[in-house]
Amino acid sequence: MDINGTGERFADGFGPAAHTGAPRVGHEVLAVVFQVREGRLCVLVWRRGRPPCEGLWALPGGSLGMLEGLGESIRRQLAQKVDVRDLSHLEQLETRGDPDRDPFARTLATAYLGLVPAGIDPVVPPDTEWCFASELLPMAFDHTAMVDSARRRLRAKLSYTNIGFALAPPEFTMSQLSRYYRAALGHDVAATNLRRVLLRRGQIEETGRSVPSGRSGGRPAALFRFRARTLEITDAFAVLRPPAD
Amino acid sequence: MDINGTGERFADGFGPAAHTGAPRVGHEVLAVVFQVREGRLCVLVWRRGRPPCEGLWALPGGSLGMLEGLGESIRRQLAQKVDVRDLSHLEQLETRGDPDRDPFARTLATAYLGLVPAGIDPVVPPDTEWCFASELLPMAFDHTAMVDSARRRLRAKLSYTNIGFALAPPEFTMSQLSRYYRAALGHDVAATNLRRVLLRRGQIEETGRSVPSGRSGGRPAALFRFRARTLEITDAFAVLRPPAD
DNA sequence: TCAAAAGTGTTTCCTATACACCCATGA
DNA sequence: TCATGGGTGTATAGGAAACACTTTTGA
Repeated sequence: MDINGTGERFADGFGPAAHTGAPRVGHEVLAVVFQVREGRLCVLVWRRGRPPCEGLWALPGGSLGMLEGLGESIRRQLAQKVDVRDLSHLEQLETRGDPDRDPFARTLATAYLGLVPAGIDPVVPPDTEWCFASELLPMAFDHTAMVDSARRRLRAKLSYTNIGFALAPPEFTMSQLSRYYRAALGHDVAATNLRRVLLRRGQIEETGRSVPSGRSGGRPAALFRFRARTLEITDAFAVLRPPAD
Repeated sequence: MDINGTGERFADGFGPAAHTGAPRVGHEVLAVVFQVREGRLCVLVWRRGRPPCEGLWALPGGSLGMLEGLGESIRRQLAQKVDVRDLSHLEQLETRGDPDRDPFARTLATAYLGLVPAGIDPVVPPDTEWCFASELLPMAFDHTAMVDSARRRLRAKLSYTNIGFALAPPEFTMSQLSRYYRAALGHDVAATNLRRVLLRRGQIEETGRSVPSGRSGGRPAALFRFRARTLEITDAFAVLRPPAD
């Protein structure tokens, strides 16, 4: 049990590693940034210009600074490096630390899920692009796994939280909203049912205004907005919920 | 956008930090290990014997080794330090990296959720204890937040995965199982409905055997087992599910 | 024969989906 | 007035919770 023979079972880890001269590893923070563009879910990626993994797509991000927190770091790097400042949502996904995830050096990476609302168009650098999530080419390091995690997370949260607020612009019609949902979920979403589900759950409300119909006619569409623009769990317990009384 | 003036927007982070002399921080791996004991949800904690946070409870774990992965590391440390080798489930929870989470040095910590099935009793060291999760005293660093995350994660997954397999022994009666669920969820769970939900979802099956009734009589209880002992999502889409056809 | 514990049948409720139908508009 | 897209009404289905009732045992 005391394999170090120090007489102190926690000597190598408690408190912080620094107290005991434990090895230190590089730490980077990355983001899977999604936006619905042209009716499809897109990921923000950039093309690596140097080894390792030269020429492959990679997630934006970089080294954690000594004085910043993880979330703070990824916000800074997205703003500075790819000029993305309009994140409607940001949450931590996972940390990967396989010893050989980077062939050159031991590095840990914490991945975040970031969302940009539809309709805005951040000016990104020339080596950076919005890639259709469904047509993503092989990526550098373990970045493909991170994108997969992010897609699963987004998909799951669309069904039990109000996370749609982060995909949609401030105001939208139900048919627009259903297209954002379809892009993120990967299957058709009927606007008529989406409306009832989100209204029942109190996620959205009518603004009172409406959008004139286009040149092909049709009834004007009512404008809606999300009631909250921070993440809320709106459908907590599908099952095994606490007793009614 | 290029605040470093290097002409390379990703210079400080791509590839790994090591390439560019980026700062390195200590990294530790911790675990929130739950087990149902005496019908209540318990957390494995140890009492710190030295500063910082001397005398407070802390989560088991320690520094990440240079050659090991994160999950590998926490498994090793739980086995070596607190002699816990019978984890029925282990999953990553979150990574915390507030610059001042540890007053002595910059340290990141990745927390895991670990589960030990009811009925076994690992021999833990004298400074280590199973603490009722509902009566947890203030903990060192940000460990209280980690325990809270773990409880929320377990609670949520009980409702849409088969994670009960990790709380229960290999075979159990329905009333036993309902007690494990009650301990983890914090409210009553009727054995009769739990049975139907888990059978319908194909999570559990009858072994064919039963347990003789006690001295106070009663009908013998059938023994069940989980059909899988790895995590499966059994109730994916409560809503917005793909069209039927 | 009674108490205790397990298990079944049945009712009720809630929510989501599907789909037919009605409404408002432009050409 | 017709095509078009938005919105409502209604039927259906499924799952879960609640609870009364039945079964199987020990004393």
